[in-house]
Amino acid sequence: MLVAPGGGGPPAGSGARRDASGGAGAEVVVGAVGSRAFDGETPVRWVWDDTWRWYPRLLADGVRVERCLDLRLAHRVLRGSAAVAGGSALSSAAASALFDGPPVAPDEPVADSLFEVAPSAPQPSLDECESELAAQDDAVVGSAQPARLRLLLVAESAGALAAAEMRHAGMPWDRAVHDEVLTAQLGPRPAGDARPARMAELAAQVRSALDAPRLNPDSLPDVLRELRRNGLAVRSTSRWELQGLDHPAVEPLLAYKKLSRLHSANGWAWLDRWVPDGRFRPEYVVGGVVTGRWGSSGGGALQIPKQVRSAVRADEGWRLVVADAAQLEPRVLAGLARDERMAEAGRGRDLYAGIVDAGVVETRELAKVGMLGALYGGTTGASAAVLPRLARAFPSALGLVEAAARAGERGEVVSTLLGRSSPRPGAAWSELQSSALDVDAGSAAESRARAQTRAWGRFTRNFVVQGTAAEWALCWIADLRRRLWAMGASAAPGSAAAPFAGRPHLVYFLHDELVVHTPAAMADAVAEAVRAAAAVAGRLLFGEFPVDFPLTVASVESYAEAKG
DNA sequence: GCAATAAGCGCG
DNA sequence: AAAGCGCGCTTATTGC
Repeated sequence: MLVAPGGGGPPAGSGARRDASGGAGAEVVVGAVGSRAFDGETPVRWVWDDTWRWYPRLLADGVRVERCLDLRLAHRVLRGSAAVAGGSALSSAAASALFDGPPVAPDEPVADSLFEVAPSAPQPSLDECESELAAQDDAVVGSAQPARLRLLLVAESAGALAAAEMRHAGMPWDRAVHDEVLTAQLGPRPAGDARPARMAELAAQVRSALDAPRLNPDSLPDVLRELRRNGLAVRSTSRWELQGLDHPAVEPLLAYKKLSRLHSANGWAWLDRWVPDGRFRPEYVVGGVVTGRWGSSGGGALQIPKQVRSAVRADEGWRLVVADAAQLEPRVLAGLARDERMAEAGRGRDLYAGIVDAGVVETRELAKVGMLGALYGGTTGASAAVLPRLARAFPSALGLVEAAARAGERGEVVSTLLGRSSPRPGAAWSELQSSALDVDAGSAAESRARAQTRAWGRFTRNFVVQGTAAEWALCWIADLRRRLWAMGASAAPGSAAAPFAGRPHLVYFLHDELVVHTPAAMADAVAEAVRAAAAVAGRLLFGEFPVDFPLTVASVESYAEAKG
C-alpha cells in the first residue's frame, strides 16, 4: 500500500528515509519500498536498488516517480567504467552481491503463471543502499569525468523509469487489424498446430518443384540437400543466397520462409500471448546491451516487423506521435570527434545528401554505405572503396573510429562520451593471441588470431558510436518524459491507465525512434516537445558544438503510416 | 528425455 | 552481390 502524491508522509514500514548527505536537493533513500516527496514540492530523487523491482507496483497503484537513481544500473556502469579508479568500495564483495547482476523480478504477482515467481535477488537493506550510494558518489567524484558520469547515471535511471512506464501503459494494439493482416497473408487462422492454408500451398509447390514429396520445408538440412540434388550450388538456404537463382522452387520457397517467419514470430499465437487486451506490454531491459542500448525480453519488442505495424493504432480521439532521429549514429560521431565539416554536411538536411553536396561522393547511397562501413568496419565492396574519400573529407570523424578499432585490436578498453566502457576481451581471446605467438604455431593459428583481433577492433570501433548514440537517446527520452508529464492532462476519451489518464505518454522506444500516445488535441504540442527534447539531448552531450539532430516526426493513427 | 547450439531472419 | 556492428526469437538439430 502506498501513499499517492499529495497525500501524507511515507507509509508505515516503508523504510523510506530522508538522506542528509546526498548532495544537491533532497534525496530519499529507499531500501525496501518508497514513498513520495516529503514536502510535496522539492523534486525528490528516489534512490533504490532496482527500478524494475519496485516501480511496476507503484505504477499499478497509480503513482508516478519523477526522478530516481537506480543503484544496480549505476553500479554496473561505474564498475565497468575506465574513468573510475579501481579498488573502491564498489568492488567489495558485499556490494557486488547486492548490486551486481541483472535486474530482479518485479515485486508483483505474475498473473498468468501457475508457478511461484523465482526468488528475487537479495534485497538490500536501507543501510546497504545508503552505503552503496555513498560509494557510488565517491567513485563519481573521484573519477576522471564526474559530470559526464553523473549525467549517464541519471539518464540511465530515467530510462529505467520510462521503460517501466511504457510497459505499464502498453502500446495500443488492435487485435482485429492484426488478425486481418495475418488472414490476408496466411489464410484463415488454422485450428491447432496446422499449417495455415497459404503456407501449405507453398510447401506443396516447393515439394513438387524439387521432386521431393515428403520434404519438410522447415528442415534446413533437408531443404539444402534437396536444392543441391536439383543442381543448385548453394551453401545455405538463406534468402540472399537463393534469390535470383533460376529454379521453380526458389520463389515458393522464399515466399514460404517469409510467411513462416510471420506466422511463428508474430502470428496468432504471439497475438494471444502478448496482446491479450489491446495493449502490447513488452519488457524492456535497460542497459541490456553492452553498448548501453536497451534489450528486450519476451515478445520481441525491438523486432516488430513492418508487416504488422498497421495493428498499432491510437485509441479513439488519440494520436500516435512517431519520431525518428535521422542518421543518428553518424551525427553522434561528428559530435564525438568534433568534426565540423561533417556536422556542417548534416546541418538542416539529410546528412548523406550533405556529403554528396560537399562533393565527397556521387550518390546518397554511396555516402550511406560508406558511412556505415566506417561505423561497422567494412573492408570490402563499395563501402571500402569510398572509405578513403570519406577519410580525406572528414579526418577527425574517421580518425576517431579508426583509433577505437586500433585500441580494440590491442586489447584495450574504449569508452563512450559519457563514460560507459567496453568490456575487456575474454580469457579465450588472449589465449588465442598468445598461442599464435608460439614458435611452432601454424599459419592457421596465426590467421585465426588475426581474424579475432580484427573482429574485436570492429566491435570497439562500433562501440564508441553505438554507445554514445544510446546515451543521446537516453537523454532524449528522459527529457521528453519530463515534458510530456508537464503538459498535463486533457479531457480526452480513451483508456490510458493511471497515472497517465488523459495524458500524453511514451509507449514505444527503439534505439533512435519513439512513439507517444497522446490525446489528439495535444499531438502538435507533443511533436514540438519531441523536437525540443532532441535539441536538449544534443546540448547535454555535445554542449555548444554545432551538430544537429533532426527528426522525422509524424502524427498518425497507425504506426504503419509513419516514415516509409 | 532435456539443454545447448546453429541457422535464419526480424529490428536498429 | 550483404560486406562490416548490436540484439531476440523460433525451429530443427545435436549433444549429453
